[in-house]
Amino acid sequence: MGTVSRVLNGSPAVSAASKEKVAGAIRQLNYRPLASARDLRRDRTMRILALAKNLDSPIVSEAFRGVGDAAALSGYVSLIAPTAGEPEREQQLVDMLRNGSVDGLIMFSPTMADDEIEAVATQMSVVQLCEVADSEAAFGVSIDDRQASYDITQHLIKSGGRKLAMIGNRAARSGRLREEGFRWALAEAGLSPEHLLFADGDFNFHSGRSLTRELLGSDRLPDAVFCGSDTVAAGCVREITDAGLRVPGDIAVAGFDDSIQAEMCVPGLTTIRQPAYDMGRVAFDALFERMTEPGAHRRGRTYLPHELVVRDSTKG
Amino acid sequence: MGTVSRVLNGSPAVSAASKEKVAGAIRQLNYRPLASARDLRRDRTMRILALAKNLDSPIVSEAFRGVGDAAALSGYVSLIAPTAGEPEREQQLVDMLRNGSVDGLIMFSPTMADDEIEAVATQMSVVQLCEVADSEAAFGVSIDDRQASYDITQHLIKSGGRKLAMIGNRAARSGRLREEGFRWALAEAGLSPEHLLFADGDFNFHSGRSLTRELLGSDRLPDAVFCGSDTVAAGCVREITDAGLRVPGDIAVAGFDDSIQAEMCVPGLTTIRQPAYDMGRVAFDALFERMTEPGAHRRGRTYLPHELVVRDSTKG
DNA sequence: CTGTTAGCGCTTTCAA
DNA sequence: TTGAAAGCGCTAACAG
Repeated sequence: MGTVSRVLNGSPAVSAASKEKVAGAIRQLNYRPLASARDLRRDRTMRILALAKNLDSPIVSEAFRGVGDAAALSGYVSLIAPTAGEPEREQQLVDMLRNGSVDGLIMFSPTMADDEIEAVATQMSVVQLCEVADSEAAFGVSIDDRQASYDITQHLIKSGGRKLAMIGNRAARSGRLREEGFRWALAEAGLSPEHLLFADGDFNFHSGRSLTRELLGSDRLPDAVFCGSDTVAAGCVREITDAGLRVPGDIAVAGFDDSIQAEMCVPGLTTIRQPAYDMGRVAFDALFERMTEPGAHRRGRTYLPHELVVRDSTKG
Repeated sequence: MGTVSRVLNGSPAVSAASKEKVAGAIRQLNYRPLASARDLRRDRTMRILALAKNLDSPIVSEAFRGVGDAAALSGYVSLIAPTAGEPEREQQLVDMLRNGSVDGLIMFSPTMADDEIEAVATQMSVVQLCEVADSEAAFGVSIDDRQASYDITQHLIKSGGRKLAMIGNRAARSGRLREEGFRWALAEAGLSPEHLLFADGDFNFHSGRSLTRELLGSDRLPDAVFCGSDTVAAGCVREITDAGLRVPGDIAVAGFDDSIQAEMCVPGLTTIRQPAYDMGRVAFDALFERMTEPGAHRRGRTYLPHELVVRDSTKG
């Protein structure tokens, strides 16, 4: 029934009387147009999907809040799915883009190899968020992780750090860039890293503690530690404190993300603020452009500005 | 093309030769069957949706991990969407169930009134998780919040608490039950509450701090505080410590959830462990039953066992 | 302004 | 075992 459809979609070519009658019937029957039929006909869903390994990181939830708000402004629904770091599940979710279950995809922490991401991104609407493949063929939004790590490492050095350690995460793209920034700042200051420790699996409070335990057990004690996340830094601070040493008196500690944990930690953590919410919005806007302008395949990256937040954990 | 469809769906009524040929073509063309067409024809999507206000709570992400794992075992994809506490967005997402975008719905922290939930849940596949409406008409999975709060309050009393305060959250269904449990334990011990404070808006670290500041400013200082979440309890501990008082020496503090923050806090927080992951699994299993067995409309609740976890924050 | 109709891409029944 | 064809519920083009 054409008229019903017209009423549903707010077409102006309907008389007030018909509109009234149809609207009444719709209410009466509690009728909802079937999404699959409409999607099939229109060849779009007005839905997008955002993928991440886990949801328990403050950066993820904040970034996805930005995605969701921007999506809502453009009339899209944004759905979220965790991959649990399992390639099969990630594949299944990426297939939702391929088979038209959603119109666009935002990838936060992919397990896929860079060239697979590239392959999907060149054909369909994909935007990478925070964790961006090295290749410039696909498009991504992030901070300049290398520069940010350089900045905070330089701050540690300026605050008197001479024997620097880093607890990082080579499994993540951003983690590798952060290591580069760390090395860069050290090289520039004529220093060499005292320790470089990397989480094997999880990159969380517990691994922060156990890696710091290693650090403290070594014969070359650092005077400053740069951790790749606030959560890990919180574990690091806790382990140092429990060992009877003081932060920052004996060892200064810096984190990354400026999540609530940077504030909760005692002492408060010096860290890098990522504008996660805005990154999410920008990511959606880029995706929107890609979805709506047929030829638009943006490449490369957009960097959003980060900010060094100095708290007591490095006030030597 | 019937044969193609038969190959895609693994029908046995296909010759090996055809199967080979079709599979080859599918690979060659990188063909994926369009979801909307299949969903329309089959009248189901093999997708479910899980709603929550925010994603930044550890309980939410853990519970949804359970939902996702159980869903994957049954061949379902589980999607997640935050409502931001906005009724319109919640409506739009619930409409995804009504219009067949998904086959089932798990509601974590609804904004909707109980009777609206009831109305949807009696007609369609809905399961409530953690936050369950008072009405028994719909089905939900949770711990026994009232009993759990009774247990931890009783522990505070046994540990020497006489002047008890609570920082709660009347905006949430579980929050109201926790208040009941608190009052119940006090009444049984012949005590009356010293303070009952409630977060207006957010129920987080900052509100924990500011409500505790009120508490400390009053002329009747409590000797024990029960907080409705670990995050709030962490804020409470921090405020007490910053004021120069000791936890638990001067004031004992208890949290709720047994999230990572209970461990990160100094001193470690006594709290109630919710089996969030299992609750998620059980919720999906109930939803699955509802989706697959036509007449199955379960009512009432399933309670999963909670556990009192005692740490230093109450060791008087 | 409104009713009729074709057709989106898939699954499934029916014949062959 | 396979091809042909109907039809899921919707939208959009068309004719009236």
